[in-house]
Amino acid sequence: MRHSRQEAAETRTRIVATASRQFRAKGVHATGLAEVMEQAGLTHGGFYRHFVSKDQLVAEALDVAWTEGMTEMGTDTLDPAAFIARYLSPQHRDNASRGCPLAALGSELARADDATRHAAMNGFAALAGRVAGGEVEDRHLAIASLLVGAVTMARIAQDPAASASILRAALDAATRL
Amino acid sequence: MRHSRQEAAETRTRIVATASRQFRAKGVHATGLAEVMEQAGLTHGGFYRHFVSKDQLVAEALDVAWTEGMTEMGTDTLDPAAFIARYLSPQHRDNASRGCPLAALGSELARADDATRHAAMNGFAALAGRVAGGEVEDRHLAIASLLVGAVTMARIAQDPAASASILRAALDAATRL
DNA sequence: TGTACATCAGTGAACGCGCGTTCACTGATGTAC
DNA sequence: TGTACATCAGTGAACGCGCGTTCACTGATGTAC
Repeated sequence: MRHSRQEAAETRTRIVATASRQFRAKGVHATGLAEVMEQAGLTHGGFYRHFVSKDQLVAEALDVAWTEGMTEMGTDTLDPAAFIARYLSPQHRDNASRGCPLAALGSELARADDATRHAAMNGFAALAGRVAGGEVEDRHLAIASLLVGAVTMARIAQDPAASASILRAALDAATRL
Repeated sequence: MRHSRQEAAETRTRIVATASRQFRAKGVHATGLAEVMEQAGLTHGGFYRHFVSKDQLVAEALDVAWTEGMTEMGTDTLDPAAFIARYLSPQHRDNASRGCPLAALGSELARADDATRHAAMNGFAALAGRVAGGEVEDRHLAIASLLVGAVTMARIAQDPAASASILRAALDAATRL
């Protein structure tokens, strides 16, 4: 049956938010639409009332991941040094589904369509901006790359000590840059 | 029909090498076994004469990617500074299928099984070793993370100038670290 | 304000397709005598 | 060295399954008069 426009808008927002978290937790390719819709409390047939394709959902989920990730981590009020420490924290490493989508999805994003890659680069620019605190210079691009690479590698490491070393080394290096 | 042991060993090597390149080009999840076997000149039914599962192939393909990537890029004879420049070159960025598997598959590896993640961390240790030239210190872990992150981001960027900026910024920063 | 009707959010079943994996079969290779 | 037989690398068809996408249908919402 038909639902009100407000309900429909809320449903759409809920689908994107759910997808955003699942994509970051399991990867884009490994997350099915039926799974996303079920988690959002819907049957999968209704998906195409809101989106033209999965690709569109991916791009929107990426956009939302940025604003959500920033506020969920409470990082929108931190100065650059504190932000970097938060980004390189074990909490961020251990909660990919709520964290930075570049660290969670990086290599998959390189093969995504134009809209998604565009959203990813907007996120990267925002990350560099948070690291800079003001105008973005080359070294802020390097620090942002370091953050993404370090959290990615820290998540691959199975040995907790090795994982912690990577985060610690990255924090030291980022401070010096 | 049965083939000789030597032929079988060569076939196995060929499958792993083919898979290694396809995984880096398209991602692990997005690459099917039938596709790998076809590229290796075989029908897909024979796969399980050589491997117990796709997961096993992934782990072996990662191992091979390291030795192959190192020799293909001609990087096994370079000093650390030259190696870093090569890693951060447009050539490496534009040839993921022959390059570093950590940059090509990073975020997917964080969700892989134990054997694959172990192989990935061996690769990361090797990368840090190449960057260090000698004993690996914390700052070499940071440089290795920076390299992986920068090439990953440079591959996401659609604007050639933005992509080049990331590589250049990373090279500057790596030199200073 | 009340009524008749068009819209469309969400359901549930179905589509073709490719996935990883299994299996009966083939015949050259390797081995036992 | 020659023969009989077991092994097994590779083929080709099939398995159940989940994927993204489509569609007929439902009935409350929104709109036109």
